[in-house]
Amino acid sequence: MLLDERKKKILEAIIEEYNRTAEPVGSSKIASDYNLGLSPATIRNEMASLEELGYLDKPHTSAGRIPSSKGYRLYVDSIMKEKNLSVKEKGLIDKAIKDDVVKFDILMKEASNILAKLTDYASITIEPELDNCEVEEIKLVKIGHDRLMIVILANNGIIKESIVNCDEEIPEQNIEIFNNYLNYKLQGMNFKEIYDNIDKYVGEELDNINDKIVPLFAELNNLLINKNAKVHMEGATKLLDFPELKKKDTLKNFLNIIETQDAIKEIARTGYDGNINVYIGNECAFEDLKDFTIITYKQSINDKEVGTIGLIGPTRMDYKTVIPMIKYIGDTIQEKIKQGGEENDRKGKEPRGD
Amino acid sequence: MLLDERKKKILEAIIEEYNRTAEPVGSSKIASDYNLGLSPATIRNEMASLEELGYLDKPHTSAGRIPSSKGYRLYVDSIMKEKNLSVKEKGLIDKAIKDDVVKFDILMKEASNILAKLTDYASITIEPELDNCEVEEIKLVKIGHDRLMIVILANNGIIKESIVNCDEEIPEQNIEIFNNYLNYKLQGMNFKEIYDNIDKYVGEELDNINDKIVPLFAELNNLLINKNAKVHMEGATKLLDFPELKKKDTLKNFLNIIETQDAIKEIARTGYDGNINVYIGNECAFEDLKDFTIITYKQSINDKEVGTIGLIGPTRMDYKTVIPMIKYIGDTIQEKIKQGGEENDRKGKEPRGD
DNA sequence: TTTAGCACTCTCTATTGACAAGTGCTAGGG
DNA sequence: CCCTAGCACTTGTCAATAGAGAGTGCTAAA
Repeated sequence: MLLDERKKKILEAIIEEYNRTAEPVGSSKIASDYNLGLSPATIRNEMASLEELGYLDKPHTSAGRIPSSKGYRLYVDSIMKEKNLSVKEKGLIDKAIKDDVVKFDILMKEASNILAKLTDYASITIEPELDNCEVEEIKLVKIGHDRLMIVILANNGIIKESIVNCDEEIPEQNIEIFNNYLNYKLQGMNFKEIYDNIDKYVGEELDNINDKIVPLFAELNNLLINKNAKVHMEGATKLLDFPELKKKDTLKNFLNIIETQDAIKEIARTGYDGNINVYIGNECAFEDLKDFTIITYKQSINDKEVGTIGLIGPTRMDYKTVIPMIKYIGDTIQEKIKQGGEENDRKGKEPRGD
Repeated sequence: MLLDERKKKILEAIIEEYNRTAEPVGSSKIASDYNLGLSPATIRNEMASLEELGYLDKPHTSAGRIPSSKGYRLYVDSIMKEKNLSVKEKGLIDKAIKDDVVKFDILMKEASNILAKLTDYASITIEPELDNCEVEEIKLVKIGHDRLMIVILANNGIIKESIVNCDEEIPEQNIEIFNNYLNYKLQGMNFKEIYDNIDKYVGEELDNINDKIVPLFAELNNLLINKNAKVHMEGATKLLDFPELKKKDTLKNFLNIIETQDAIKEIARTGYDGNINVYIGNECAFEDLKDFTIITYKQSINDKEVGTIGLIGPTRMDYKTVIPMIKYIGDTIQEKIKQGGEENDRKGKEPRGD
């Protein structure tokens, strides 16, 4: 059901008041402070109606109303007007995110850092899923006498690497053979495709060369699904200042979110490319997240996801300010990447090493 | 000043009672439950004395006493008797820590995991300082067309690696030259020594080969001091169940400890090799740690530190149980490493690759 | 349709008094 | 001389109570 203009105005006023005070909002406060030209009684009626429609919650009979997840959703989608970033903020962001295109993880850390600094919330960065990537290059490097490092370069520029124990010395020439073989078989192939059919692609033929190489495949697989995708969080302590974190349950949920990271990874995964994604309170299935909002912005190069930046905070978030800020920071990152790409192109990109 | 036997007994009783209840302990409780053959009045006198000596604190006049850091220190050092681990506990630990010698970080994660499971506290693992290590091998690997991966193998088996952007294509033969040059110059050398004199060792001569290689040195340096030494924590949420974490300040301190990791790293650094190190409350200078105890146990291979395992919890910790447990887990790790080393030796260790 | 008015509900904040816990001190006993 | 019973004193906690304040929902009138 669509809300009429007046209901929207009232909802907006309630949300802004609640965001300011973190206290349930009463009708008279709205009537006196937000000049809608309505008496408290009228506003009361409208509030009762908004509550029935699910946009507001009421802690108990004689408290004011607080916005529900659904209320915030409507607010974010079609009521609020995004604030413009100030010149100062833009300046700070531009200064914080430097032109280091290849060390993409550093770019992400810088973004995370400035995001945490400019907001009252905790910033997050999440490494990407690699499902849609293709293998650009694989390198096997002998480390010491019995270890191998596998390095995979994906076509989005992400590099994953890991070390395996081979139990016994592997001759350099064998490594060379494996290396060539793996590249021959896997170059240009989709990560997920390889992962799902690892045996088909590399299992059989190599066995007879050296069966000590088996652990290599296991590790290769771990790399392919990016099993250890990292989540980085900054500014978590700031969230403790919010009164909603006073309740022990909420707090425990929060620590749980930090510690397991599962929820954050899952949310980052489901976000749409090139869009700001906002997950408000109980909109997502994770019980731990019911009092929090997560905002994510996937970063891509040539349609390939390279990572996600975001924010986590209480549902009572300053969406108006924060959403354009994430957008600006994300776009700045993309900008830098693009610049870097062009520069490299100008220098004449070689198709591949070796 | 040395405490007489009776004072020690009373201190011990107070600590055990306080550890059980987290409430200030009164004289009559001690008199009735711990049969020391003394009346409450006598115990009161002794408690007053212990307080004056700094072993006990008093929240207010009519509360009981709680042990101070100094009290716990005495208790840990010379009063308590460590419990023997149960057969079941030993079994669980042995089962949890598997024989994967080379992937040392996995060994550490397993240790951390079982430590968190068997105690009520949060377990930590910390990557080592590399100051005392020597370079065993350096590898430069070309990734894509304009990136280089530096891999350093230290003589304790730790591998550090990082990726640098070289701005432009570097010919394979140049990489080969750098590689040989770096190994020639740095093999067998102390990490810290190199770090302190990086220019002397590698700066000058290479410049004329290719000045695009400069970022390489910066990154090499970062690797050498292990600037990004990782701290891993497990079971942090469990600490929220302790009543002492109810106070918001304590909680904020805790989150701060988790988030910055500085205190943990510093504490891990100062610990003695091959010993259990216990840092109780305000014994260490970090304000955030004043209500917590950190126990660490450095892990070494051939006198070279390879990482630290530990626990963090409230000062009111079950030291009697937890200290022998960390000891056992650490020793198990060392055992596995040693076994692995012998195995490798049996197979005939080659001095070095290439 | 809006709004003034009012009774009603619920929470929050003192305030009070009772009480329990524990201390420190004193004086008497082994 | 050390130990302890006894007691006055301090302090925190808990429960009950009352009152204020905030806000609602309903009704009736403009």
